[in-house]
Amino acid sequence: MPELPEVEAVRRRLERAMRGTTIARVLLRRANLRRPFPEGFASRLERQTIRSLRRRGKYLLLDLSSGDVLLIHLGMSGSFRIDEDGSPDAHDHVVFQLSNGSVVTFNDPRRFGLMDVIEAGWGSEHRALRSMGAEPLDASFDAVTLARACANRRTALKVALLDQRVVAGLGNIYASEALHRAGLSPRRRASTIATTGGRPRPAAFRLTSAIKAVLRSAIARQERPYRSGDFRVYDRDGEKCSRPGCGGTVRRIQQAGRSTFFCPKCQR
DNA sequence: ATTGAGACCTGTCGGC
DNA sequence: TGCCGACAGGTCTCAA
Repeated sequence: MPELPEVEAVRRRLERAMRGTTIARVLLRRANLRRPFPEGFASRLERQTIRSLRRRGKYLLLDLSSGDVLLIHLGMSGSFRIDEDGSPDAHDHVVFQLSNGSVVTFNDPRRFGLMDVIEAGWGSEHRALRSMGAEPLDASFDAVTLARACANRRTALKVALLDQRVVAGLGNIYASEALHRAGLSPRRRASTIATTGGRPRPAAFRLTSAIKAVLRSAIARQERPYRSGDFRVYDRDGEKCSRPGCGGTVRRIQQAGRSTFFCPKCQR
């Protein structure tokens, strides 16, 4: 599923089902996802109460009464299902039985997901979080932050946006969408939006606003799986650009091995 | 230190 | 119908 908006939707749904409840039992139906589950994974979680559920970039963080944090990444195909009974489906890998009778099941066909336990006190030292960039919906994420993160990067702007050290939570869809809204070419060098004479370039201001707008509107769309009609350029190769008066045609190109969608006419 | 290529997995879809 | 390649919302690691 998951870029920032989808992970946020999952967080909200899990929060309703899990906050304040106790994990009675954890069933691992295999030994690994992307990596092996850590030693004693299930037993560290059992009997812990879930105090709060947070999100950082594309990661979910469940704060437990022990002080440990359960760290979860959905990878490419991870999802959660909440039900009362719990007959297993294909690719159900982790089952959380809660004290209130609910069963929360993690399903992930491609197994690019990740679960780990961060021991109490080690908060943001986990290597997945250590070098993560700014949280784009925080007030502190602004043109200065983005310009600084892009400084001296010779890589394409779109590729830079996918780098979680530059901004946390953008993925292949919303990187393309944000660039279209900002009217910026995905092929520009990232450093071309960086600071000049102590001030971020205008492009950095536009891109910062576009990132926030794209993510906010996707979150507002809420908890429903997205459809291609939700996007202005993503998966619209050959279609007419939706920008009023543009008249260009959306193109698909490859960057760093991944598809980028953009309008060559209005994105410079 | 950056950067690109390939690897990790399974499922789906379109073409022949 | 079946087979085959291309592609999919994400990281990681390795080599240049």
